[in-house]
Amino acid sequence: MTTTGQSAGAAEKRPPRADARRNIAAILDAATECLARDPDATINQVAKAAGVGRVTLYGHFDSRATLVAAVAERAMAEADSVLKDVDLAGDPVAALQRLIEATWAVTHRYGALVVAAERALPSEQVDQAHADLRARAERLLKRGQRSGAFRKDLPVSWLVTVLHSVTHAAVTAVHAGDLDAADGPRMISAAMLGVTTPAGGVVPDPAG
Amino acid sequence: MTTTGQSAGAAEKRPPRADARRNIAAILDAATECLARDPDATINQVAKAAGVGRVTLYGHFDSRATLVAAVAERAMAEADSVLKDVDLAGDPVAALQRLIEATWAVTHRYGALVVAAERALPSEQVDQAHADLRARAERLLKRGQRSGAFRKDLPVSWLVTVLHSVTHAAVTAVHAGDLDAADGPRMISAAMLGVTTPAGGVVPDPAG
DNA sequence: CTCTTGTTGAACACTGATGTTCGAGTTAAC
DNA sequence: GTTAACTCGAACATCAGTGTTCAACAAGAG
Repeated sequence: MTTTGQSAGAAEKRPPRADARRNIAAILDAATECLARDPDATINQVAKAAGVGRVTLYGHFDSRATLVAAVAERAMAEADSVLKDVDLAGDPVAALQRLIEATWAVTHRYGALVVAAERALPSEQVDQAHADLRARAERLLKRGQRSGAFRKDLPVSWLVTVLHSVTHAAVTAVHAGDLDAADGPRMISAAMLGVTTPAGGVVPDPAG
Repeated sequence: MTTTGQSAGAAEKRPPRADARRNIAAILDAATECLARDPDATINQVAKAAGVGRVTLYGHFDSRATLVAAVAERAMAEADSVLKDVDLAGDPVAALQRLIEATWAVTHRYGALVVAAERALPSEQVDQAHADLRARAERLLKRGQRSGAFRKDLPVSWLVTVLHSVTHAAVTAVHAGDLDAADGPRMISAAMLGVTTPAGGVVPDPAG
């Protein structure tokens, strides 16, 4: 606590050193990748993947939960920034396809990170984030139901669940080598356009 | 090793005592339920749920893996016995609905048990069982594609994946209280009939 | 160059789960 | 009723992951 010529008073924080910032970024990146692949990834694995010692990691993040929270927050921020630009107006079918396309990239990158968050974080935060993501799809699907574009005999919550579930299945399939990543959006779209078509209605062509 | 009047020679096995058999059954039942709910369930939790001490459990099952294997084997046997009776002939749409109905009961009971098996057992066994289950649906879907009842522009493997994924989602939703168990088959059928309908075709009514 | 901030591996304590051992007490079988 | 099979709790060893401490060392900021 030697006052080095700075104005005395409360805790004066100098900006972190350059290598520190570099390491923090590397840790966040590594943690994102590790946790997206395996939600049970070890702190050791993350540190090794980031190219730093375990102690260094703990120097920047108090605990596993802190790290997961930071990663999750960053992921949510990017997801929001990607999804907020999606145009959900106009023809509901086309809008759904746009939403799927945008969601695909995000889900494909962050994979099982949600699971890690669910285990390490208090449910309040996770629930909130989860609800936000669902709300977007819910609004669109509800609008489509009102306009008659989507089937009304299934609850919106179930349609959202199916969308979420099918997307996740596609990511898993890609990861298992059973599906080409480029085909993801088309597969999901084709499935979801079928699911949302009213009984007695004609299924639209996803190739459109 | 006092030979009690039995023919000497190799290991003579008397049948297990009545209470032992009772406990083994209780352990298998408890393990099934616990693992179906949480694939990470502890041996302690299983023992407690079965109403026996941990030591007793280890007396009957050498290790966690052994227990999981036994539970999985029993589950597979029941699943097979239920599914082998399903009539997959006739109209593919009706057959798919029958298959979904039958699958529902099994999946609903065994839930996340697959995950536990995947973690504890050598992948060969799990893959084999998994393949058997998928093959049934695959045959039906392929036949439907040939007859024109199901869409041909999506690979059968993807249709099976979606069926599996949607079924699992429904089980999860029921468990979370978001869906009534009795509605499961209708929700899955409605979704899958939409998914399998060829583009340009008319979606059949699941209520039918 | 100098001083402060960061990094590092090794060693440690702690936790929770698995699996084992022991001895005393029960219970089914015959 | 005698005996062998079974149960049970407590205690123990083991293992893997988390989080901390320490002391030597490296590197950025001024």
